[in-house]
Amino acid sequence: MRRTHTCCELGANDAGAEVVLMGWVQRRRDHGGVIFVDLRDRDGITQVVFNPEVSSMVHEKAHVLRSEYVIGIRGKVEKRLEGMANPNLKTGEIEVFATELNIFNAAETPPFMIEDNVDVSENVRLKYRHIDLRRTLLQKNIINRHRAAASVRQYLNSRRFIDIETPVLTRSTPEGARDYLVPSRVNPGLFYALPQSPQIFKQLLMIAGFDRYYQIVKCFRDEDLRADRQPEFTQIDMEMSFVGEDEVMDIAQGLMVKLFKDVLDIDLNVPFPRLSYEDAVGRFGLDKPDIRFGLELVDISDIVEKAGFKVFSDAVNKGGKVKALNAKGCLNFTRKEIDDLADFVSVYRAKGLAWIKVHEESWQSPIAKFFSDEEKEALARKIDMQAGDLVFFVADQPKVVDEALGHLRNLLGKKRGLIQENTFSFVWVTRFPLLEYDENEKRYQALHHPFTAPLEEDYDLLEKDPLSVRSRAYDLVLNGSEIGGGSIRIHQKNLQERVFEALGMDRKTYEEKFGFLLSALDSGAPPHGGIAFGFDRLVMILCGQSSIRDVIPFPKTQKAACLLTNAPSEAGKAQLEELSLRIKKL
RNA sequence: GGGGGUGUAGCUCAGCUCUGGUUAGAGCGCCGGCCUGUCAAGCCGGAGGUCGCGAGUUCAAGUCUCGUCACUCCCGCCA
Repeated sequence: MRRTHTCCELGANDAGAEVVLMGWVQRRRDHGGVIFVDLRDRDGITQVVFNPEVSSMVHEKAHVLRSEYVIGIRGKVEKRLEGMANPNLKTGEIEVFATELNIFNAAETPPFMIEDNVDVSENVRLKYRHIDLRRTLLQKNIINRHRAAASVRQYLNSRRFIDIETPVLTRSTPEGARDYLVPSRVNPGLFYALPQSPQIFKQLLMIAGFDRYYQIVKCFRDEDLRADRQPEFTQIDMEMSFVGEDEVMDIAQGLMVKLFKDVLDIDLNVPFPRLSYEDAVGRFGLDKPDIRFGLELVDISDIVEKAGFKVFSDAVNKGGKVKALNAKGCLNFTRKEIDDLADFVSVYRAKGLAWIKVHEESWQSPIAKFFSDEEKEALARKIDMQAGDLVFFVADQPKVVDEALGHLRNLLGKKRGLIQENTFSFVWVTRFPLLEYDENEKRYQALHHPFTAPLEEDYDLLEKDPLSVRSRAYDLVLNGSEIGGGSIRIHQKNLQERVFEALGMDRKTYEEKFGFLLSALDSGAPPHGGIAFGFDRLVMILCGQSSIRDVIPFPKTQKAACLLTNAPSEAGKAQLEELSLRIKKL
């Protein structure tokens, strides 16, 4: 028996043909006399008919068929009679009358039905992932993932990029996320780290003269999981020599255009708009703004600085600020709804959410009484307050204000239906701060990574005022989700040393950790830069999914476990012995 | 590390709070029977439960209390 067609190919034109189909029994409808089987494979479903008048032997045999049995059938394609076609099936015009049945394998009753609209709890799905993956939706997602990867490779290949592999067993670097460590058997007590990204290697490849590199590559970060974060994830990683921001962004935009055309047949408009980090945070509160809708934040610090409302004026005087968000037309929000929103912003450490309801003649608000008529007028003008509006305020340290209102903005956008579905709204965010201050560790940290080049005009600030140094980093944001980020790198040793020092590393430390990179920079390093995309997130968006797990064949749970294989698991005594490891009993 | 949600039949859930009380229900699936035009087939019958786990309170716990585990969403974290 040799397969002649897949389960979605046959149509009315094939009537009369003898075919062989193979696949899984999606469903069986046994009428005693005639038995219908929906035969499923990767591509679709075809109805197979077992009719005793065609072959009583085969019909008899078909009685044992159950869901998920794997079978092959030989049979004759027949056009269905008038009124019996199934418009829901691609192959609904025809059916195949079986003359031969081969049962390759029986199957246990599946733990859940192989259907898209059945929602099954995550742990059951993950435990039986091989069955979950049979559902059309996941099959589509995984196939789209493949198409996306193919599209990326095609695009980059055509633009002189070279696919080069980099090591998975590498060395731990001090900055960044927690590393996954791998013990070295032949070097007792020493460890490799799995790469958080191929960052340094791709820079070394530029120094080696490969000019343009890319890789679709697994990266590993041992941090807590989210709906859009897995401990191992895939990046589209690329790097180019002799370029500045514009060249990298052009290539990245071209890649998105190609990707969306190939996978979704959507034409994107380029170039994508650009926002400086300062504007993004100023207007939208977040460095990954969702620009599909307005509802921008307004800084009113200058108006309320001297107002009688202590919460506002104190915040400004202590180095914080006050910002407003005008929820146009939300006057009808109930007290309960507003309280819920206050709870919502408290998650982002906002201590309160002040509000004003703008009626025709007056304001309804717990805080209105604290403002003079002049201040009220100034507020109304700056925030564009009109009857029917509901204005929210947060006063706090700048970071808290922006994050709280930024997330509130996204929530209101969703809640008010301001977000048009099926639109893809890209925006570049540029000129990130080079460094930020880590309150916990009491030191400066690279916002992007320590190899990111500062803006040339800000070099002098590296020593004078490190926090105000801006970088040549850029993120690509899609619908409020960061899908990629990169930068122009430092290609000169002495600038790299200055940045290490700004980060609080002494010469000894950076010589030890990054000596090889510094020496490489001194060996003839071209100017270079690149970008990396979160491939899983991109595919998630391309597939219209809300969890990254639905586009990853074998994802891990929030505790980073694989429920299918039960990884991670204990290591045997002998294994530990070989690795010179002893497990500390807790 | 912290906060929220969920956990009852193979699956999805009701029952659980205010108010603990007979034999824990439903739909789908499964098994058996009938059935030659269904495509979520139909009709009849049946099986199926450690109420996540462990303590406690009580005459009595799916239900109340405490702990614990798992899944999930979020905060922290994620160069």
